[in-house]
Amino acid sequence: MSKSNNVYKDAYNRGLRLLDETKSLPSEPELGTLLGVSRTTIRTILARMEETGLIAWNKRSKTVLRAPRPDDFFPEEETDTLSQIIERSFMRRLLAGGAEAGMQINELELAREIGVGTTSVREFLIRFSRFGLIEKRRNSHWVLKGFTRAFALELTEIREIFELRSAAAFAALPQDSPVWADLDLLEEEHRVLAREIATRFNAFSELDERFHRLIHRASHNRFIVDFYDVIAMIFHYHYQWNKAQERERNEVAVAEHLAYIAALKSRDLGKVDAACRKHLKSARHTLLTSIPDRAALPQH
Amino acid sequence: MSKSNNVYKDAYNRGLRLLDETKSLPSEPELGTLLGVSRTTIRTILARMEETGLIAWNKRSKTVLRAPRPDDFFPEEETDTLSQIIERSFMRRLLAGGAEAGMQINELELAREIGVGTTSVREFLIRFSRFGLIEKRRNSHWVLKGFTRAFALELTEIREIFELRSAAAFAALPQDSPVWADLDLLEEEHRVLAREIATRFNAFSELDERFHRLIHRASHNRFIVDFYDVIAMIFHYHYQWNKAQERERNEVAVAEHLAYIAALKSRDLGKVDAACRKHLKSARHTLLTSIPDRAALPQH
DNA sequence: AAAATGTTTTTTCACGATAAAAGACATTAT
DNA sequence: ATAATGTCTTTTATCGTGAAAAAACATTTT
Repeated sequence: MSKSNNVYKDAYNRGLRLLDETKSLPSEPELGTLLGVSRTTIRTILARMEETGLIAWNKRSKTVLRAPRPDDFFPEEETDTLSQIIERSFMRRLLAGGAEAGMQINELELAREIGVGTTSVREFLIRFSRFGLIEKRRNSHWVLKGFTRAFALELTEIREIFELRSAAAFAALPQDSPVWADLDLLEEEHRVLAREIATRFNAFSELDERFHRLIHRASHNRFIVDFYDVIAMIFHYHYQWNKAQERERNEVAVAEHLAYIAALKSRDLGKVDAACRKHLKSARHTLLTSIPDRAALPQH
Repeated sequence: MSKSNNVYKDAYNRGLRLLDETKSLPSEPELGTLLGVSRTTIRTILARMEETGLIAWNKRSKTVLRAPRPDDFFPEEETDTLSQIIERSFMRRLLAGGAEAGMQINELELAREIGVGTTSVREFLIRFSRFGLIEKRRNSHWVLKGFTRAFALELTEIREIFELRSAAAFAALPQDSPVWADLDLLEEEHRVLAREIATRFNAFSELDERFHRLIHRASHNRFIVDFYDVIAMIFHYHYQWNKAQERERNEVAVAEHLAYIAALKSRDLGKVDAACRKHLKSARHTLLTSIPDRAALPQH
C-alpha cells in the first residue's frame, strides 16, 4: 500500500470549496500556496476536476463548469493523516478505561489492530512520548504511565508557571505591538460566543486554544510555546470525553477569559496575575474532576 | 543488514570485566539483571566465552578458565547504538559550523552520509525535535533553527525557573528522606574532585549532571525532570567542543556546587535561592560565551 | 517447589523498496 | 523578462521483511 494519498484528497476537498466562489481558478503556484500543497498535487487535483466535469482545463484557463455536489467530495475519513488515525485509535484505548498505569504497550499489536505498519506506530509513540504519558524501556516495550491525578497535577503545575509568566510578558508588550489587535479580535469572538453560548458552547474548545496560544507566544520562549502542545492535546481529548456540564463549564470559562482579557488590556500586572490565576485554577479543577478516582489510587 | 548486535557486544564487553572478579559466574537470570539484558543475550555471551576458552560452561557450572585479554573485547565502536551513532554524526555537522539557521535537513542525504537506513534517521530526528533545535515542515523537510544565542537564552530561562523550584522543594524535604544521603555522597565526590581538580577536571561534566538531576527529581514533576534531558544534551556537546579554560571553569563550578550543597543542607530557603541563582548565572554565562557570534546575528 | 536451564514464540529494530508528494529544471505563453 | 505550464528528479511516508533481542513456555536440576 506504501502511502495513502490523503494529502491530495484533503486538498481536493478544500479545493472544491473554491469553485463556489469564482468562475475560474488561479494559476497552479497560486493554488499551491492557497491549499498548502505542491504543484504536483495541484495538477493531480485539477486533472480530477476536469475528469469529473467540474472544470474545463486548458493550460492557463481553468473555467468552472458546475458547482460541486456532495458526492464530489472524498469521504472525510480518507483525508486523515496516518498519525491522526493512530493517535485517535491510541487515545480511544487509553481513555476507554482498562488502561491501567504500568501496562505495557505492544507496537506490533497496536499496528495490527489499527491496520498500519509498525514503523508508523513507532514514530507515533516517539512523538507521543513527549506528552509524558508513556515511557520507553531500553531495547524493550513502552510502558503506560497512565492518565492519573498525578499527571494532571504535574501538567497544570507547569502550565501555571508558564502562563503566569507569559501573561506578564504579554501585558508588558508595547502599545504598538500587533498582539493587541489580535487580542481585540479574540475579545470580540468571546463576546459573540457569550451571547450564543446556549447553542454554540462546543465552539469554545477551539477558541480557548487560540486564546492561550496567543498569550504563550508573548513569552518568546520556544519551550513555553511548545509546551502548550501538551496542554492542547490533553484538553482536546478531555473535551471530547468529558461532556458533563459542558455548557456550564464553558460559560464560566468564557466569562473568565473576558475578565482575563480586560486585565491584560489594563496592563496592570496585579490584575493580570489575579485573573490568570483564577482562570487556571478553575481549568485545573475541571480537569481533575474528570479523572476517574481509580486512577488516583497509588499504583502498586 | 537488518539489525546490529551491539546490545550483545556491549554486554559481552561488560561481562568480560566480571571474569576478573570471580572464579565462576552466577546463574543466567542473575547475569541478565547484572548486565541489563535478556537471558537470550546472556546465553549468546556465554556461548562465545566458552568458544574462546574463557570459561568452561556446562549447565549451571560456569567456571572461569582464564582472565580476559585486551583482544577478547569487541571494539568500542561496535558497541554503540544506532541512535548514538546518528546523534554524534548529526551534532558534529551541527557544531562544525556551516550549519546556518534556516538550513534544511535532508533525511535521505543524512542517512546516506552516515550509512544507515532512512527510518533510523527519521526516528532520530523526531526524538531530537524536542530539543527545540529543529522543526518539521508538514509533508516536507526539517528546518534547522540553529544553535543560536536566542536558543541558549530560552533554554537557560526555563532551566532557572525549574531549578529554583526544585531546589526549594529539595530543601523542604523531610530529614529522613533518602535524598540527604545521596547529597552527602555527592558532596564527598565534589570534595575529592576539588582536591584533584588539576588532573581530573574533565570528570566534572558527569558529576554535574548527577548533581542537578538529583535536585530536579525533588520537584516530583515529570516535565521538570524530563526537561533536564535537553540541558544535559546541550551541555554534553558543549563540554566536548568548548575546551577553553575548561579547568578554571570546572574549578569554579565545583566550588559553586559545594556552596549550593551547603545551602541545601542549611535548609534556609533564602540561602538556597541565592546559591542556586549564583551557580545558574555562571553556567549561563559559560554557555553564552561559547556560542559563535555569527549565530547571534539576526537571521534573514 | 523454587529456581535454573533448554526451547520456542513474539517483539523490537533496522533495512530496502515503492507510491505519494515535493521540488527542480526545461519549455512555453503573456 | 517574468510567470506560467510541462516534464523529470528527488525526497518523504509507509510497508513488508528478516535478524537481534526479549519474553514466554517447557523441562530439568537442586
